[in-house]
Amino acid sequence: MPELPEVETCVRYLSSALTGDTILQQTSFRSDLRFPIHPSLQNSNQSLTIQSIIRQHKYIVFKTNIPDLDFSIHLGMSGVLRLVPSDTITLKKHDHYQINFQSNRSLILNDPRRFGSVLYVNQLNHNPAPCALNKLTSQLLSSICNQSKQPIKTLLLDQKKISGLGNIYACEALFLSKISPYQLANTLKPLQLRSLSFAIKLVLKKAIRYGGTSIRDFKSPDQSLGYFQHHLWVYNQENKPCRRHGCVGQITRQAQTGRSSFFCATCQK
DNA sequence: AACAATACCTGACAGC
DNA sequence: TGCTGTCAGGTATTGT
Repeated sequence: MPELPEVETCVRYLSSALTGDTILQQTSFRSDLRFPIHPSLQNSNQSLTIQSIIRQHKYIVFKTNIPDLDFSIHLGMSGVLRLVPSDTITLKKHDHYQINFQSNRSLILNDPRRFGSVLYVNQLNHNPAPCALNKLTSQLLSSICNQSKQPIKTLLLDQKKISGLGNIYACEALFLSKISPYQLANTLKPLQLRSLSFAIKLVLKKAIRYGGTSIRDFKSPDQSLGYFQHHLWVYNQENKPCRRHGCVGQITRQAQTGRSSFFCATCQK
């Protein structure tokens, strides 16, 4: 489910809803998510005041009045958060973690595939990769690409090189910049690099504006759906005509390093 | 050191 | 209806 725009959508909602609120209790219903939830984090009554909620790469980071206890949530592939009044909670299948707030609201993490995580911030590995939304410049992209013989699509998905893109937005950005997912990164020309750098930021900003992409199950913590799935050019558009003005091609889907690449072979060269 | 393959999990869906 | 196989938006780990 969640790539950068979906995480950003969650963070913006949670930040405005929960900044200044105080955590009364954190409870895990099962601790075997992607990584074990630290024993002192789960089932803790430590009172923590939320000072801010920010996005670090694809992690939702809760900054508190006790920085050593700052923690993060990663949504993995199928994680969904919901913020609900504490007195009306009905727990659902795959609810794994609950945070109760003084304001009588609870934040609940539901994650069927359990690829998500709840970790202290100091358990996170430092990732120096530039954020695709905020830190990626054409020059940076150029130097990252010059060092890699991977296909550009594969490189875009590598969070250690550039953080934030997943399969949807990598496909969309390559379409916008008319670049084939198979072109080797170190063969991109300066014009292509500028175009791609621009396209990445454009598609992410637009997706955030539409509240993310809800293809299967993405929801904001207020349960609302994103709308960007209606604006996708190639992702999930297999066999549809290419919508680029003047192009008569068709969107194809091909497996590339284990992931589906959607693109128009006619205009993405 | 860079890269590809694998593994972690459940659910939805297509085809039989 | 129920079985089987395939696929899913992420990423750490393992092997080459």
